Amino acid sequence: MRPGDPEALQQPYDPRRVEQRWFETWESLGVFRPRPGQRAARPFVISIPPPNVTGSLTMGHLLGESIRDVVLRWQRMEGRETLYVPGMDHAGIATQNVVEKKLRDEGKSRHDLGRDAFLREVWAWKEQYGGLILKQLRRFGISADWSRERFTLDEGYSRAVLHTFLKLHEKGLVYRGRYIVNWCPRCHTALSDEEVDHVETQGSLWTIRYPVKDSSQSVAVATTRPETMLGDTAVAVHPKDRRFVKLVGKTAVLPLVRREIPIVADEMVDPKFGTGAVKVTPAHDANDFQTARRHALPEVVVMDEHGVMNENAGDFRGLDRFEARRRIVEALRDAGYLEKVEPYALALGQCSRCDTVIEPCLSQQWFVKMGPLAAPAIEAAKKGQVKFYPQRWKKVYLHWMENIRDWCISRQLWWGHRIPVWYRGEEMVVSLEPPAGEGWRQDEDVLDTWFSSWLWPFAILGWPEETEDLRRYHPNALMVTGSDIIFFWVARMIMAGLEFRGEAPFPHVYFTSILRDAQGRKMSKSLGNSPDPIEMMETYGADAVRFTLIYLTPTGQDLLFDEKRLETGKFFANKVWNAARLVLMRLGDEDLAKVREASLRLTLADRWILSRYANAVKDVTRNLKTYRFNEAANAAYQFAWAEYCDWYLEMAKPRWAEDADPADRRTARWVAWKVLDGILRLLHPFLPFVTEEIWQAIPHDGETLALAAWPRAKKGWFDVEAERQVDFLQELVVAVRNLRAENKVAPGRTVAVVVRGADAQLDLVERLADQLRPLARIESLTLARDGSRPRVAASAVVQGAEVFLPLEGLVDLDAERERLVREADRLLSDLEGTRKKLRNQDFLTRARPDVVERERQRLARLEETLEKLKRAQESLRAAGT
RNA sequence: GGGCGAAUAGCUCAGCUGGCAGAGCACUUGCCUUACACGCAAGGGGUCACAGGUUCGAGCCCUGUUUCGCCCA
Repeated sequence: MRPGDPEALQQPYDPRRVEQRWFETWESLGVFRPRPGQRAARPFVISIPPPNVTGSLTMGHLLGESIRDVVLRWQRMEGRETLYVPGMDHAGIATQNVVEKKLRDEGKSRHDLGRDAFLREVWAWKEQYGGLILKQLRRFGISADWSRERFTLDEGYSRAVLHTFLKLHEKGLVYRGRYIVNWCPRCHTALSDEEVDHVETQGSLWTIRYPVKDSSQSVAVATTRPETMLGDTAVAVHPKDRRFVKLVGKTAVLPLVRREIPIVADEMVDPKFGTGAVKVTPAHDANDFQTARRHALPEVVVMDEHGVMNENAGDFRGLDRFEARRRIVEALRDAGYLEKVEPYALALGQCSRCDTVIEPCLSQQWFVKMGPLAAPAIEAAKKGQVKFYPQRWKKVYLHWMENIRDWCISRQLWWGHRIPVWYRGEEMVVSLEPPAGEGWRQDEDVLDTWFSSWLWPFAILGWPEETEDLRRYHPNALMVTGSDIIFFWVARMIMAGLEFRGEAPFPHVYFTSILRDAQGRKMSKSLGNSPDPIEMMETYGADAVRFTLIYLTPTGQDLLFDEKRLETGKFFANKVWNAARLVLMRLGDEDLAKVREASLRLTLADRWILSRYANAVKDVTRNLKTYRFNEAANAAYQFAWAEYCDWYLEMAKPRWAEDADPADRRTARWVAWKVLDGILRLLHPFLPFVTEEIWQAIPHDGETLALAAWPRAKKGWFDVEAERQVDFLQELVVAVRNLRAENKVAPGRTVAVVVRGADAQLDLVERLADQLRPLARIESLTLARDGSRPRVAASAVVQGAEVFLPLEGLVDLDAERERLVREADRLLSDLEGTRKKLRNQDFLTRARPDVVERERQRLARLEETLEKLKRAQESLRAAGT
């Protein structure tokens, strides 16, 4: 056992002096590397949801990291082998955007540089600025194995990504084709459906009249995107719509461009939308594309990749799509084709990276056929091989999986995994290397970033090689992440795990809260409403930040976060710190290692705190096991502060005095130390730095608290009787304090107290008298064993016992009388409720017997208390003024 | 349009199996009591959104309504 160092803890606690130092120590001790567990259990593995290489830390990251690290540190202390693999993804679009912007500021474009030179630029940028988040996470104290950091564009990882493409292609699950995709005219790339945000927007619905050829009739269609009319190749109506039956088969003439287009009947037309007739623009709308396929209609593309009208747009060529919209509407109006314009609310698709309005557009892309991948992923969730916390996310997951659509995975970017496909004329070869022979040209596009990160849980372990790591650490134990990436990532990871490893990559998924600001807005970089995490750590300490986030975060609910709340964690760290100072100062030179618990004569207070401690251990552990992190933090907080500090330490103080009985002093020292040690262990996952600093300063065994054993609740420490008894004594103390306060007894003044009650109660008071006196500033404590009571006194009833504060000269009698009346009123209304319940025959016969019994006892207690209050009132009345 | 969630103290939120509503912050009063003023003690504060229902008993279960938020189309 290493002795304590009373000089070590200086007041107040200053995290800045402590945190960095311990992180370095942990690293040098190899605490964060997996070490074979003492228990047979499987290694406990978590992989980081890889943050974006361009990103910087947000409070949202910190919440997720705090939770992961709490679980990791807890499991490590439980003796399990733990591994947390950190890393980042290459964030194709975001990163390319950043570097292109930098080039633009220098007056250049990526095309000026060419592909290779541009990529060298990006790598250079990544080396210089990338990975900030991971550095910040080290500052935060995250116990990841930093020697294993992975990046989705690392060589090995890239091999895994390309291998995946090949595998899926072999199985026929990767295919190339011309379909409508989400096109971002600013990023110049296709996006997956998940990368499009639908934003409720106030737009317009334009109704346009298309003349019917060789007739005076016309058919009106409604659209929210009038500029696409230039690409219309049909008008469609519902076959059963009587309004239009006679038009089907006729030809409409497209205004402005005078192209002749057929009027077709199609089941998919919703007769209730707009006029009931719709324009069909196969090259610019996903539904219309399907309609066109059914009717063998031609496809006319009218825009280029910038969202500028192309040669098919006639007079409107060269106009930006929105300018074209204005001009076309104008032209239609001038020519009399515009029937009406109505305000119309629509969910407008926007690029999730740059908020540009998405243009659905016909384009040649690579896709993954998702149906076959989804089927096992649906099974896995249904059979419980993957469980979600909170459970309701399972529904969301299943709904998405069951309605899954094919995944567009090609991106018209340079930064990413280049698609391993080679072309020569009509020939196409899928292969990692260029095929033999001349003239092969590699596909220009790269793969969606998520096509690499869905492999994360096993690609970080060396897959597709059958490495030792892979065998040992896959599947992971738990995935902790935000629900905002449930489809992007979690769902796809599960599919990838099942497809490539034959098992789910983790059995449990825990979704964290989403952090919002005090006004309820999601924290985001663009709003600038996320406090700077590093500044928060500097101001409050990393411990305080993580403790507070966990303490506050409701399971499955969004968290409205206000910086000031961080005080909760800061003050708590300081409280524990000071409790430790007190204990340390009073430990003396006792060698606690030699103390055998059995040799100690535990007092009631000792038995009580050990019992409460055992309960706290049970509570914290149970809440961690069930992922109720806020409850776990709460239980530890409550025990440490409200029980250990507020009561036990106060009751121990007299026993530590110079003139106290040496054996008892030793006992109080041992118990205080033992429980403090346990508190530090319980708190370590939440407050790693301050607990380590304290633990090192008190007598302890071992090199670091991070590797100390998680506490177990000793069976023998549970002591219901001791809890009951101390409960009584606490109420007694509170009653005296209350009488003092109500009667305006000066705080410094000590008082005489008389207690009257059952023998057992008086015995209890007697046993703890020395410790009770300072708690309520009692000068003399009289046990009225003869049943006598002071004539003039303020009084209160505690569990049937009476407490008297003799008033001689102390007190305002009127105030005390008033107080007694208030007290009696409160009791009476309680009493009435209970009586009513007990008069109810149904209650007596149908409620559980123990509930009825409890009510009976309650009634008896209330009556007794009221009785005693009345006597007190009489006695005061008799005393006059 | 479909789905999910929320509504509890002034604020932010707990409340797990139905048995007389809790915490932190804020507020009031008093205290620098030799660990801690980042603290201590005492206190005030509630129509558990609304309306029905089930039950001996509902913050909790059921139905409906309102408001707010999120996801999907």
